[in-house]
Amino acid sequence: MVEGMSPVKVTDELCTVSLPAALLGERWTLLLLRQAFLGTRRFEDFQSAMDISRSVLTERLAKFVEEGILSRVAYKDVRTRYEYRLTEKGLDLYPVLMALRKWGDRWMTPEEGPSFDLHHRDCGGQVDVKVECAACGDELTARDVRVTPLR
Amino acid sequence: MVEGMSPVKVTDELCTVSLPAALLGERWTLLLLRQAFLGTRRFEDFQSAMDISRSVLTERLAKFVEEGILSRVAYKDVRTRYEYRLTEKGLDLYPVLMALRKWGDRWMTPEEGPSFDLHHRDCGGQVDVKVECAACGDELTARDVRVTPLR
DNA sequence: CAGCTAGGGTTCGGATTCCGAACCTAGGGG
DNA sequence: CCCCTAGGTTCGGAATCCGAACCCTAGCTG
Repeated sequence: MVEGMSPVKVTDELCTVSLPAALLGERWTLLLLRQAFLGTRRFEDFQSAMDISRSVLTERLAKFVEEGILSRVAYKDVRTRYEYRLTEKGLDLYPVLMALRKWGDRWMTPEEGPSFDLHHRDCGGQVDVKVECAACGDELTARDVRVTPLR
Repeated sequence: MVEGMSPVKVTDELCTVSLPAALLGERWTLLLLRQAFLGTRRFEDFQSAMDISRSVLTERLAKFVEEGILSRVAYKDVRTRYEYRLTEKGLDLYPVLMALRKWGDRWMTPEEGPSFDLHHRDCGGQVDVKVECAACGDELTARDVRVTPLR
């Protein structure tokens, strides 16, 4: 991808990059997701943490539920309440957030450094994201990858 | 992150996830990026490939240039033209796109399969994205990671 | 050298979407 | 009974987005 490449023509609607990109590349969805990964589960908590309007929050949560990224489950507190929990499909978006973070760490760090630390629960090591070749294991950049249209 | 976690309170504006998330989580930006990685460089080509309105495309390209993700360079065709090229900062977003694609392949594949193939230029192997521990090398999921607020 | 063309934009009115604030509702507490 | 709380819904105004039309510059055409 990229170097010395004539623009590849691809059927947009069927592309597995653009489908998720269209879903996540919408105001609030990535931030909502981040918040969910930070452990937020209740409507009010999302609202106060993100400073989003209630009506839009309702919409975004509903779409995530519809997409199967969050599930809305009732539970008993002092009375029946609802919480939004990441499904397996939702949890599987973790690498996307980690890739964003890695980029943010390198290119958008505020002077004081990142505001939280992520580390391996078992050994305490830092979290890292890598693009690599499934066959030879080499780490890859955009320049090492070739695109072949299939249809 | 996630399992058995009480919601972590984090200074939003300084978070290295939410900063890029706010930038990329805006209509068209992720799709524009994908298009750039597919080799598109010229205004007209972006416009026809993405079906975005010209005024919004102008805005998005300008913001990417301002952010240093694309650079606008003049070149001579039959006469002076401009093209938008990914900078190093832009190229470094590759893992984000690859993470999206991996997720899309698993959870949003159209019946006919993905519309293009990505493979290592040298050995032909498939491209993969992994979240791993920088210390012990284990592959990590959201459940293996602990969050610690720093400020 | 008048006119045409192509790339890369800008401008504009109407349609969407977003926002903040107010309102609704069901169950529990005083 | 009346109020409180979590989780929404409704509403009018403000900000964005859209498509279509227009503009500007350089080179080619005759």
